[in-house]
Amino acid sequence: MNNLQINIATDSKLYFKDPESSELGKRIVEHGIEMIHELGYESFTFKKLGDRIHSNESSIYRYFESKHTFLIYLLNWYWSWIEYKLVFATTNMESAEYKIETAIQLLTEEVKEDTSFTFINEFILNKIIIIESSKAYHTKGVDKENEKGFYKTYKRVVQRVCDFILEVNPTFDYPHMLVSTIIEGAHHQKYFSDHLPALTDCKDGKNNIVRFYKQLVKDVLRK
Amino acid sequence: MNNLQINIATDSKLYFKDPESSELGKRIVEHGIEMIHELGYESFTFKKLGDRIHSNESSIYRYFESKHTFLIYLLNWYWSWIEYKLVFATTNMESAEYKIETAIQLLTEEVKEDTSFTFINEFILNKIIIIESSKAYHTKGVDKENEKGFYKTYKRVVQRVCDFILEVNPTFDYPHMLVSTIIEGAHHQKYFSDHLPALTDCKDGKNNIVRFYKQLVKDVLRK
DNA sequence: CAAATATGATAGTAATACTATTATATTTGC
DNA sequence: GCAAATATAATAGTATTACTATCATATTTG
Repeated sequence: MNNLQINIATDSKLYFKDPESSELGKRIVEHGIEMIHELGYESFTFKKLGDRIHSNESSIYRYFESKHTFLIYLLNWYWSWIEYKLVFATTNMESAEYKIETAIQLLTEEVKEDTSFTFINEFILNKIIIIESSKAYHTKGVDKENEKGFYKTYKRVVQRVCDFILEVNPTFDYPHMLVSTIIEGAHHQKYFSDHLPALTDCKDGKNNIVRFYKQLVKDVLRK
Repeated sequence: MNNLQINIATDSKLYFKDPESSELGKRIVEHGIEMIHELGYESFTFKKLGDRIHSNESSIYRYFESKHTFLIYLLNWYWSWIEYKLVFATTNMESAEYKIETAIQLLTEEVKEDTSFTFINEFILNKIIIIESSKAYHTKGVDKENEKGFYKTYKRVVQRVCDFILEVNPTFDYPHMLVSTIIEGAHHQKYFSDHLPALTDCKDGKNNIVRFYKQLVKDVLRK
């Protein structure tokens, strides 16, 4: 295990004031997650959030520059949390094959709430990631934001799983493609199974998603 | 070949007045595509488009209900065009394996302009699909829109490739997952190679994307 | 050539995504 | 315990957005 931040890392570039440093900040994050889930990113506003938490729009702007950076903050929190779970689940594990399987399981299964981080509901946050995260980077500002490190936690998770893959098959040419295809793919499949079922094969529940990607990895890495 | 519309099918639910029926309509679509590409979906407005084509915001609203349905119209045009190319490329082809390979090539390669449809620049339209299409269906209105058939051309393309897959391997359990994973995956990889290269493996150009997904399909379908 | 239809010009609306300013709490340091 | 610093709240204001509505003027068609 290397370079792991045990506390969920939040980059100070993503806020003016650390929301974890105050009660108000935590309420912003907690109820912000709820409201993005309820209303969708487009209809969510800091004004509505201010009303919900009996605070004020202007106070929220003192924590986050914009609704967009708030989303990026949530993405980074999410991926740091996944990284933490990934490292704990695979550490001390001998077999690289089994590390890969564990990683794919974690990245494709349905997320449950984790009571370790009280003010964040990971179950809902995961739904936001599935529905809204592509809106975070499909913007004209990606390149500048990428330079500032806005996507580094996601990249770090991908890299960790790549490392497992290269342990098993050091000559495999497309580890990053494989991992990002699986992560984004699993998000899409979960969304499709709820809203566009003709694009997926989930008759009963989402277990097929995990099965499909686990088998896919095995097939692709088989020599 | 069945159910193929040779003229690019546009569903009348997607507009008040068919943009292909008038000069103004065609200019709206032609320059609308250009401007979404230049400004990004968020910053694109019908007002700006009106100025660009020396017409009026209100005139554009007489063709399209909203910027959102305009996007959906473009998606459907795109997928109908891809369907047309797919059917032409695979018709009279004996081997199902080769039909699959042809399909994957078409769905993952870089798009070139097609001079058959003068007022639409497919090269630019493809870039819009890659960057903006997930914004079309990641909204609170998906379910209702799906009922109205807003996503049917996309689903039809997926189904056609599924049919090839089932020809080769009739017991394969996840054909839709495989196809939608590849389509969405290839879009992501193209975007990543331009903006978030750490998430992909494209050192020189995007040819690896085609290679990766072709190999993936072979590996997954191998018995 | 009149009637129908398409387009253009202008105005208006509620909401959005902020910024700025001022007032009022609350915390902290001495 | 109190002043100073800091955090939060309240209010107002701005340019823009995503439309709708109305009326005028072209253009097409029967």
